[in-house]
Amino acid sequence: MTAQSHDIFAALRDRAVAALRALLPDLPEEALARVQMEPPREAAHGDMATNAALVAGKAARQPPPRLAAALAERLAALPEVAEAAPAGPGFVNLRLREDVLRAQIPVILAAGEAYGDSAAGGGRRVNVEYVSANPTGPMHVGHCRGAVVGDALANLLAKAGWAVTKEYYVNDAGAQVQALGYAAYWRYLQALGTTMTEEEYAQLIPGGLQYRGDYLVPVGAALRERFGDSLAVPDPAHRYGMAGPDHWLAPVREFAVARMMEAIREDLAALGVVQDVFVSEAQLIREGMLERAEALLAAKGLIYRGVLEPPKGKTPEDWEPREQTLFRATQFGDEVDRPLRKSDGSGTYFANDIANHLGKIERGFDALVHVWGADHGGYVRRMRAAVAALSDGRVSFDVVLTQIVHVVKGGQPVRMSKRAGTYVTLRDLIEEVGRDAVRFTMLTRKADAQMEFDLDKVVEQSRDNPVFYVQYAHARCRSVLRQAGDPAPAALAAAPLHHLADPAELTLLRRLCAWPRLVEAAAAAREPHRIAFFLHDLAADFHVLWNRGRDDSTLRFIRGDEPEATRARLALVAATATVIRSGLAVMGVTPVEEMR
RNA sequence: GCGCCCGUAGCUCAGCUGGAUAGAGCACGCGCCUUCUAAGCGUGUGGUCGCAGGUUCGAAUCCUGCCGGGCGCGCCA
Repeated sequence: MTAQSHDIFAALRDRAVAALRALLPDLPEEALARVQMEPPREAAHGDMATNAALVAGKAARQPPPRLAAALAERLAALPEVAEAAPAGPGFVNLRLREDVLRAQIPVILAAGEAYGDSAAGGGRRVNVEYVSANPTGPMHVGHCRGAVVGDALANLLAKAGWAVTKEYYVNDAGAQVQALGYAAYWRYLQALGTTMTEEEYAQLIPGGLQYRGDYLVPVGAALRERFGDSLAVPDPAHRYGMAGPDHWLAPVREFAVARMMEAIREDLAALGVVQDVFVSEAQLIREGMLERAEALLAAKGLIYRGVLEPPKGKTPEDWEPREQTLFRATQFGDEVDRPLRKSDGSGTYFANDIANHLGKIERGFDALVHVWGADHGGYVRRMRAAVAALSDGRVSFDVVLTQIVHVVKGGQPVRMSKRAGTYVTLRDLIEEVGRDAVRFTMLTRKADAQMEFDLDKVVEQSRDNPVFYVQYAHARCRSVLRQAGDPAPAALAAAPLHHLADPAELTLLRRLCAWPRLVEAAAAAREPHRIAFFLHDLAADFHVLWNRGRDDSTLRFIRGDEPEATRARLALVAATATVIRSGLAVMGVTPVEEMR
């Protein structure tokens, strides 16, 4: 059985398309491609509805209602279908034979967490780049959302049949990293026992002292251990003073970057994020990738020397027209052409990132996906233009933008001040509420919506807390199965499933059947948050069923007097637990066996 | 000034790339919870989908113009 056939919606869609072809042999393919089979909003409409007659009616110039009636007649004859009826402006509503739904339970149990895996990606290669925080300090909550969204999105694409590479682009070449070098050097001087004050030191260096957080103190100590006092000069006034930067800046910078990346990797690992590839901006430059990218664009006639117009309405005070090396981004949908070289001849950030993307393209990816903070939204078009230019439009380029997260505790916003070094680190957050709560909660909003992260709420054990609600459903499933002696999935798959006939049981079952379809839709839209909402709905269906057993003991999962019905229900419970685990795996959240 | 994102119930948000009578949680109203699986359950009220046009069988969804909020706007990354 192929992964595709796990999706009964896709299967019935194919049936509808076939029926449509039989009715209207001349129908163009693009009309057929628009045929959908989806769960209806109203349960009363049945199990599935298709718009086939609506989209075909237009192409064939026939009234959709009449076409719907003819289509319904054909679909009603299918073995899977109990009832098919035209409805509304031209829908066909289908009610499936309940056995078709029940037959998914053995499929789910056999597939395990792989249920919902799809072939939609066709094994194409996608590069998902996320986090990519500057290696200038520890991860804080601002990075966290991108990390979780990117990781879940990568998992989702993998589940949808893509060959995924998880990537981190290390910005280790720019001015920020230079500033890190100066800041680390300050901690080094301190480790040597200098009596210079921080302000005195700040006066000595270009741009002032930027990274004052004490996370660099251990780096200073490590530098001393590694280099002794060889990178400083004896100074009668302060015991040790600053040597000429040529002497020490490069090694200190590299040392500090390495330490920061080590810390970042540890923080990411604590969040359950492990990336496959770390691309160094500095190394790309050393390898001449920038020149190669530039030459490639030049060969296509996409680079020229020119002067840009000042931005309308907001001319910078120090604006003066300058001739620059420009990339013809406007040929690929951007508003203006973009500069590639700074006046000192080095590449702009954009140019370096073009080199980064050329690297990806050369590594053979079919699709490039990024997760960026919303403040980088203005950068999307030019990068898409560059990728289109470099790959001649062969490689797709998508960006998921994430909005800011406001951390709240006790109803009060938790302030972050990077300059003072007193921000909430990712590590703090994980220690406070746990990795699973962090990951789940970060996916309970659309990525581009602002989000409030309430430290009290995410650990609350109540229905209001989706993390708890979903975990509780899984724990309840496991509790039932343990009580029943943990029967093997294969044994449950053979259960007499016709005992599953209660409306609440069938509602839950329908939800389970919708999982493969949801995976494909969420992956296509690059929206991992849909998994969280699906699991919440699934958990609700399960809790409803559980609660009904309280009012009506004949609906309890385990009934001593009805061993056959019990086996059927255990199969349903096991399938539910399986789908929850399948979804949590995409989110990177560990399912719990019991609530404590 | 220009570009991008957003505007859905009192609040926080979904809405499956154009489908049928727009959903969920909280809050609020009512009922239930001494014994079963209650870190509660059920049920109800609540909407001019920012405004105004347009596209079509059909619009919260697409287009145009306003209003309001966020982000960005030549050598920061």
